[in-house]
Amino acid sequence: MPTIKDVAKAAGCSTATVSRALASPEKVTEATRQRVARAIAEVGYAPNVAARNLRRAESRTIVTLLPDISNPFFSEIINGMEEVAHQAGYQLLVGDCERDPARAEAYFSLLPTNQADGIILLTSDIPHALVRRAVSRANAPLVMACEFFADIDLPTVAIDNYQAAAHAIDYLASLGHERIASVSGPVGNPICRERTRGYRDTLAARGLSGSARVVEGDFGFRSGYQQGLALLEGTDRPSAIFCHSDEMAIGVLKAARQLGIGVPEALSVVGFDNIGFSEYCEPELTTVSQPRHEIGQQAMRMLLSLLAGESVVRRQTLSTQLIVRKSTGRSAT
Amino acid sequence: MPTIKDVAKAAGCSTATVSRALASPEKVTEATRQRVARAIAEVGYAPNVAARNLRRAESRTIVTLLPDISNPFFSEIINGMEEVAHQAGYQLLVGDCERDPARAEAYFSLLPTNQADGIILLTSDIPHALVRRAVSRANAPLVMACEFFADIDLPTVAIDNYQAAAHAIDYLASLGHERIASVSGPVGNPICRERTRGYRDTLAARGLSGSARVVEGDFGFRSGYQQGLALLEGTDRPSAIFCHSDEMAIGVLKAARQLGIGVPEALSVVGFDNIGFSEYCEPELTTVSQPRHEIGQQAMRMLLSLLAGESVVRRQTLSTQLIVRKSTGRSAT
DNA sequence: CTGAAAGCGCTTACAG
DNA sequence: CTGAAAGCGCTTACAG
Repeated sequence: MPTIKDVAKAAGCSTATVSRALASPEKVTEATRQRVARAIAEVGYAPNVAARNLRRAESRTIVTLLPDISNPFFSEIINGMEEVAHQAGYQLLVGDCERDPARAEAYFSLLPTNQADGIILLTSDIPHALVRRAVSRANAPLVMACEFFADIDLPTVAIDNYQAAAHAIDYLASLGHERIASVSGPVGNPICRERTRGYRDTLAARGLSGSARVVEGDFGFRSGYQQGLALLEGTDRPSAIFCHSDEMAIGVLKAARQLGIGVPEALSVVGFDNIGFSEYCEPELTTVSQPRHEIGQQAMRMLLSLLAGESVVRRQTLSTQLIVRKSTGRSAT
Repeated sequence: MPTIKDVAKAAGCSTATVSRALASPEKVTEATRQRVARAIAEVGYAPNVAARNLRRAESRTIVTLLPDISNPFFSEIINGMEEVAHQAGYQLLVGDCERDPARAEAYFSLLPTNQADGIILLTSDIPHALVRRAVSRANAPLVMACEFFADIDLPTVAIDNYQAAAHAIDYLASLGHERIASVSGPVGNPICRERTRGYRDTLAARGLSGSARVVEGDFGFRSGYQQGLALLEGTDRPSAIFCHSDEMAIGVLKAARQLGIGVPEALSVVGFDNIGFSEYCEPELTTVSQPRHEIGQQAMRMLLSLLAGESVVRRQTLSTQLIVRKSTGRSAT
């Protein structure tokens, strides 16, 4: 590959001038700029990024950490991040943590070695010590999206999980449901706690506290299916189930089908996330939709601002939408 | 961050020795190795990767290009790649091309600038010129997984698409089906052509050529749904439909449901890929399963061998499995 | 086995 | 506005 020297020779100037023509064209005369441009085309020059990064002590790479890449919930968020990152000349490295602390640690270690300029966390399920260490320097290039830590204050882009859950439960109650159960994500997860708070408070406001019932899943199909079976086979069967993910809701749908319980006639089910699949399951799923693309975009913008030393709104709350489809209906009782 | 100089000072040796203790410990005495190790721990040293990359003219980064990150089919493949890559000290950069030639070009340009050491293609839907240019040097660090080009010979890890389709059609025919339609992926796609060949040849072998019917989808839910409607509303309705993806099969399921056509009583449906969802749709989907994790692993191993200058088996064919679930049954006619 | 030294390809403070 | 020169943090051929 030709280097900046070759360009300088072809343009009849110094390497410093070539570098400037590239990095800060305004510091160079129009004529020079053009000669350099022609020389670059002539020799087929492309800058060596490793050299540039070494010199500038940056990597132009952003890492995003997520708990499970196979969850389609994340893909649209990643697309949003990528869009903004590429526009700004950054690359996105997608890191799948898979609940493995070692993996998370490996990705965090990219920060001090200048292999990554910043991290966007899409999971709170990583060692807090890791985050604390990274956060200790002021203006640490860390942003949280969708999730948050109960005990570490990070710039965050998310929805109002409390409100979103409250809204879903209100809707179910307005349909006449009085026994509304919930399949939560991991109960240690702060956003699940928020949703469960919204769930409980809304039931209480409706005088339905007595029937509150929360079981724990892991966001995946299987856990929804299993908890759905447990809930529906037991005595005092709920007439509606609010799930913290679409996958779990679809698992519940399968459980109901297997038990011969009609949805929505005998059971209403609400999911969370509005993944593509939710329109194609049977029946089509009523669900809480988050603006995933926008969350990704905003999180990346926030991180880029941090990197630029700009001050940022530390908490951005985007709005959700309850999408009513076919899995919910009036209570039969 | 401390540099190699700080370590050298702390260990009482030269930077060259520190470097060697790290890169080729066998070139250094045991005592030196230990002093260096202690010094590294003492000063908290971590190598600057940009500097190392610049010096070594490599990036230790592999790019994988895929057509659509939101397709869950790819996640398990990516996991397989990541696993092998990390073990070998490489990073995986996941590039979503979204049918945009400019994106593909941007990722390919990482190669000559040493920002990436190799590329694994999970899509054939990119400008061939790009691939040709990259392939022109001998032992180009390019590997194809799942897909292939009709006109460019690249080291490949894939299944036998012809056989897999033939197997599925054989199974359907053995169930008594005589009108078997197919919802193909993009017809320009070589793997779809292979599957369609397998489909046609098998029908012919059974004397069923007359009823062959192939419509085109794009692998997504919606196209399966639309083509399903078209196929099922028309005259001479098929009694079985073979789809080139699970998402399309699930779309067909929805179309059948909407038209009141029972599956599998009145219609059998076979998908392709065995995505997680295929177990949770109604009815559970019979599908062709590919060893996705293994495909990812093998593709990465192949690329790493190429990078090491080793010779590789240029065509690795992994086996598929027909997973029979509830969406297929004996023909009613 | 070890060290001095050159050099990977850039960028930038300094001088003019 | 432009150039000479130093230096980012490593690695490695060369000598000893």
